[in-house]
Amino acid sequence: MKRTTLKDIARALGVAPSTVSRALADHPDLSDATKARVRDVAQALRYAPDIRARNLRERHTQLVALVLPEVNTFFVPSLMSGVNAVLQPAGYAVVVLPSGDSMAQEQTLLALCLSLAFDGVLLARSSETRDLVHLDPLDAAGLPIVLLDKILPDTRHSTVSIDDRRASFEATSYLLERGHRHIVGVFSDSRQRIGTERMAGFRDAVSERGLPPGNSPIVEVPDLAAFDARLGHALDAHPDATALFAMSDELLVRTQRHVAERGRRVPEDLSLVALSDGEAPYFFHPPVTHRLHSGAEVGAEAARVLLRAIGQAEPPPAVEVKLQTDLVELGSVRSV
Amino acid sequence: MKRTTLKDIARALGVAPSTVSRALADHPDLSDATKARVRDVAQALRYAPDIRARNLRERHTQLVALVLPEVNTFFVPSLMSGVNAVLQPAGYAVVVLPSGDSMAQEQTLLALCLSLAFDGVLLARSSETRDLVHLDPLDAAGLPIVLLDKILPDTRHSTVSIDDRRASFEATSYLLERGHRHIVGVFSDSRQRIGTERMAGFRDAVSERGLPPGNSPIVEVPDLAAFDARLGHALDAHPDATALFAMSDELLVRTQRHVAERGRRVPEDLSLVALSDGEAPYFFHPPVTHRLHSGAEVGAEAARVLLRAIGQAEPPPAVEVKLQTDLVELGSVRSV
DNA sequence: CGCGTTTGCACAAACGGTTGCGGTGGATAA
DNA sequence: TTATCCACCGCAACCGTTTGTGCAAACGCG
Repeated sequence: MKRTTLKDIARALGVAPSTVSRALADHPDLSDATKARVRDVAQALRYAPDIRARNLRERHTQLVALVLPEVNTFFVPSLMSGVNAVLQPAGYAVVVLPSGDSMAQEQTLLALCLSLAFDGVLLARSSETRDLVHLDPLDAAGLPIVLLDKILPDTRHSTVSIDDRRASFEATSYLLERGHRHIVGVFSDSRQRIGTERMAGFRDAVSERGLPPGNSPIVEVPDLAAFDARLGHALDAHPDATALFAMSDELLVRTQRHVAERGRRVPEDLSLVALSDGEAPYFFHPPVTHRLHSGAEVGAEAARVLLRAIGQAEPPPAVEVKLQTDLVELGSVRSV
Repeated sequence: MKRTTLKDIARALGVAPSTVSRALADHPDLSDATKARVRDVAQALRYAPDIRARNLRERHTQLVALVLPEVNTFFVPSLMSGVNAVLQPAGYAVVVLPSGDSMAQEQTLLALCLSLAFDGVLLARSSETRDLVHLDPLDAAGLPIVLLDKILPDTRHSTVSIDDRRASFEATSYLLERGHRHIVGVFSDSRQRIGTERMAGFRDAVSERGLPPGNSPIVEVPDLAAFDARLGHALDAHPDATALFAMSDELLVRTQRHVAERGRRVPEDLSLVALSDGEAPYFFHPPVTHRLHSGAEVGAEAARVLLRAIGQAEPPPAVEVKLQTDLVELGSVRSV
């Protein structure tokens, strides 16, 4: 079963393939009669153009790659929605390439992006990725790249991310302003930039008020498997903590159970604040006060930056977008 | 900034493009000396083959489309992981095409799949899709399609889905066996097959025991916006219900808050059972007893079925895979 | 030393489109 | 009647690969 091509139509009508091509493109050189005949046959033969062949000639693919560590539950769907919302109307399809959070795999995928001649690349680097030298071949080929979410500071590529440090600082300050002096901070791996940044914001807020860091212990969760043990231990070790800050939705949703297990009520016994995409806080009662960072907005903005770079002969100057977060006050915090 | 091609290498070395091609492919016809020279120059010029051009000749793309209504939080990431886990090692990349749950958009995307000459299509239909006539052009072109998750009964295409009715039946029976006689069932839209099937399983279980259907009210949630009002009303209207069944993770996570808001404790006042992908039940205390249906397994199995169909001259006979669910007993149910 | 075989490479066609250019035929104008 | 022009369409090249075939030089052999 072969697909029908221009030549099939041409043969059926006894005309040249170029005529069929022009007829379908509504070229002014052709008579309306011929156009109509071609269209009829194309319809009858269920002709669908092979866009790849066209693209080969026109040197573009209308395909953009989204390379990311993993397709997780909370952030990625939102991110993808944002990316698609911008790229789909612009005529681009998005190819999602998960790297398994492995540097080697990421490198392979990036090489694939080049070979498949994608028009642009959106990259959320793996946590193993320490530098950006594997982007050199893509740069040399003039393939636009935008780093998003999990970025590395870089002057050569545009980046779009959340102002992690600030967001974390604000969330922590919110608790401090309400009198909390003993806050448990729950963070992911400090080897990841996102973890260190958010930790830094947390520490900034605490030290800005001259409070002893020891009163605000940091729970570091290198991977989700270690979560239960780490958090349980921290909760038991700090019975006098009056508040808890979770740096992400992933952490927030897993935190709730441990709090409830220990009979700590929210917000009477423990106030809760999180950095969130805005969905998970409503899973709980009371709903969780959070600083809202929209993954969709990150994706959309990155897509817009990429779109501006695509099709430019010279790569436009790298921009650095830092998205701010908004406070959403719900019922999980009380003043002490 | 142009990418380097075979011809660039050929010109640099003063040989024919075909020689370069064969050298890179380690063809036996060439001398080792030539191969080495070609490889050196290719390296120096950072040559990356244009796979599209190769594919154009070899009539495949190593690209598979995943067309689905939306990239939601709970099911799709899991599904994608499963699909990728099977397809990536087999040398295929996955293009995710969200249809916005619109039939028209789905049709457009399917046409795009044909035009981009994807090697296969994984389709979770939109809820507007009532028949499969828009698959005809793809069938005619011999493009393999597998329907997954949100399927339509069809003898011409392979389908992979969860045995929704059975899963729902078993979950409900689990509650009934433990003495619950007044169960609130929370379901999504009954216009969707997934909703009707799961509803049917729920009703089967209730009527199998000769219980009056009125004691086990069904809350139907056409869209998430209507959720709060619908569920709140149902909870208030049935204060004597001793159990609640949520047909999906999406519904489960939104249910919890309403239960807690009304001061109903789990499982003392209300037992909870859900159909789940296995992540959300652990967000809560106590963790929620559920029947486990793995989205990853659905994706992986569909990918396997598709893989078998790709590259066959004749389409293999359509298979219908119905995945079963496993019971995971946690702490959210008590016997009455 | 002349023959046939092997070695090592170039040529050209093909994949399925697009497009510049050239050519034919009829109508129009001089 | 003939030169001119335009409407309409075909030829062929091109995008970057792969691959069947052809051909020259080098080689082996008697």
